[in-house]
Amino acid sequence: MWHTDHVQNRDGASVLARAFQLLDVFADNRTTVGLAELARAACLPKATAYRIAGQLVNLEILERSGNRYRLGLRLFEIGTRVTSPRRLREAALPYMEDLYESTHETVHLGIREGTEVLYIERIAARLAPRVATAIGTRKPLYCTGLGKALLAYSNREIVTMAIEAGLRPRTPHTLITAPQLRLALRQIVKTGIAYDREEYALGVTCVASAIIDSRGQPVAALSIAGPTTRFDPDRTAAAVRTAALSVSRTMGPQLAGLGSREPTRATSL
Amino acid sequence: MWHTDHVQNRDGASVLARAFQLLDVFADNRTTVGLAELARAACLPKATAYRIAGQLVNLEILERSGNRYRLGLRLFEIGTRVTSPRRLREAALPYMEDLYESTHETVHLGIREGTEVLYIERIAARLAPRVATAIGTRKPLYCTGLGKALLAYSNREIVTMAIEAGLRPRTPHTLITAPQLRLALRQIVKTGIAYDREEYALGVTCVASAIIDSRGQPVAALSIAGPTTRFDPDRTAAAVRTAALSVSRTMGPQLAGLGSREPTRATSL
DNA sequence: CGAAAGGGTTCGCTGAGTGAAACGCTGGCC
DNA sequence: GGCCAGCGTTTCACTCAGCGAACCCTTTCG
Repeated sequence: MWHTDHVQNRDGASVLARAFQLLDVFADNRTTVGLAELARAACLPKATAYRIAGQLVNLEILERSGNRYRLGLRLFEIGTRVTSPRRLREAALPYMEDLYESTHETVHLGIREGTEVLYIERIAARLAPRVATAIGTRKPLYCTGLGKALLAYSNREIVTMAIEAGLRPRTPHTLITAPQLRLALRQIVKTGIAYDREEYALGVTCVASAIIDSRGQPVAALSIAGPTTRFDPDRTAAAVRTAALSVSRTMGPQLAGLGSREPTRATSL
Repeated sequence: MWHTDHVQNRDGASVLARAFQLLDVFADNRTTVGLAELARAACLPKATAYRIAGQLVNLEILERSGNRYRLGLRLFEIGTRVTSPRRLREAALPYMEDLYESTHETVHLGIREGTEVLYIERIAARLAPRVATAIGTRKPLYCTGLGKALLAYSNREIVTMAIEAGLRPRTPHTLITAPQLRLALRQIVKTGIAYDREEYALGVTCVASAIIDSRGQPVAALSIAGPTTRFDPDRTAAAVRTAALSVSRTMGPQLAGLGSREPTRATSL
């Protein structure tokens, strides 16, 4: 008989984990993926990827046309059910529309997740598509308007985490030292307004303001972004601040603690 | 020894299927669920539900605060990646905003899935919240404006399916016989406009128009809905039709076949 | 033609997953 | 107080769902 170090499931990953590895392959803008690529990107044997993908298709989580897979509508349905973004969206949208109406620049709504902003909603200016960030994507906290607005009201540990995650210079204007960032955050708390003057990307400027719950915790943030050439953040700062305050008041007590606290980890398993 | 018909996994459901059974528990407006309820609703043994839910929490698919579970942000992220709704949304939103601006009534965007409409996007009128349908939910094709607009351009088999799914009377105005419905659909094709005059719910009226791809397939539909008391569908019919046509043209060839064809079922497994 | 890469299938092995049962805790009820 | 019902959690012996190396068939490309 052969010498068998034939181990099943060499990494300790469960079926479930693998399934979501597959779904994550679609993260980077890939809309349809073939089996081989799927397996490669998810680091799974072809046979395994095939089997799991097949199951996901049966569950209508993936769809399949020809030999290509794409994310299924059922995922969209489940995704829309996630409570916190939905509620926020509902409460903030009217104000976002007002902001858009009065500026015709791109309006964003985001929440903190770990050391990143997760973009929940946006109204994109038709004239500056480059400025807009896709919903459901993330960006670092330290170099975005939304991020800094959220960070300014977060407690010490979170700020430390964000700094430790690394302050990579994205442009010559990015704040890349902890003191710089901390100073900026203090300023934001004073005025209620966060600026991003080409710190994330050259040519893009942004004003943001945090949405705060009744206990002073930052639940989300609103921002307006536009091309530096034509967009004057100081002019709209007050409007953004007002909108954020309005949302805070609208949602009122219903959202106490709805913010992005770190999820309670389950027992090790 | 005991007589053992001790069968493992008594229904033939895989871990994956079970996991999504759990996620489906959150379908009916429940935002947070305890373990016992979760197990009961998903028809799983408590221990199994516990184990799987625990894994999902580790994967950040579920979140847990105290002893209650809720859908995790990662699901939201994945859900936003689903291509077809996203592209549609992107293309249709500007026109939806125009419609809202000129009517101040609720605007909906939906696609067909099976014999139902899946609501993809909406702009809700602030004055008539009752009229608005939540994004990510479904309604039957036969008794909604969006549904009939989609059905009118669908092929024979789909219409038959929709009829066979049952024409339940939801109000006294619901079309409940196949000939009635077929007649209405022919009318819709002629005019490009679908009406729902309190067929789904008393007091709610709606005009809709289909978004058609270059091959004549219905990809989605737009509608405006309002309270019968103040909303005159005839006045806005032309605007809805125009908006739908504009979206069709905007998306142009990029969406050929992006519509909600039935997903290809995988081999039986 | 052969080589490479794609999708799909086979099959014997085994540990990941199973669920009945027991456990400790809390809160309501008599 | 004592009791019970319901909750979340843990245990454990059993076993089949899941595994993946190897293989097959096409298509593509030089």
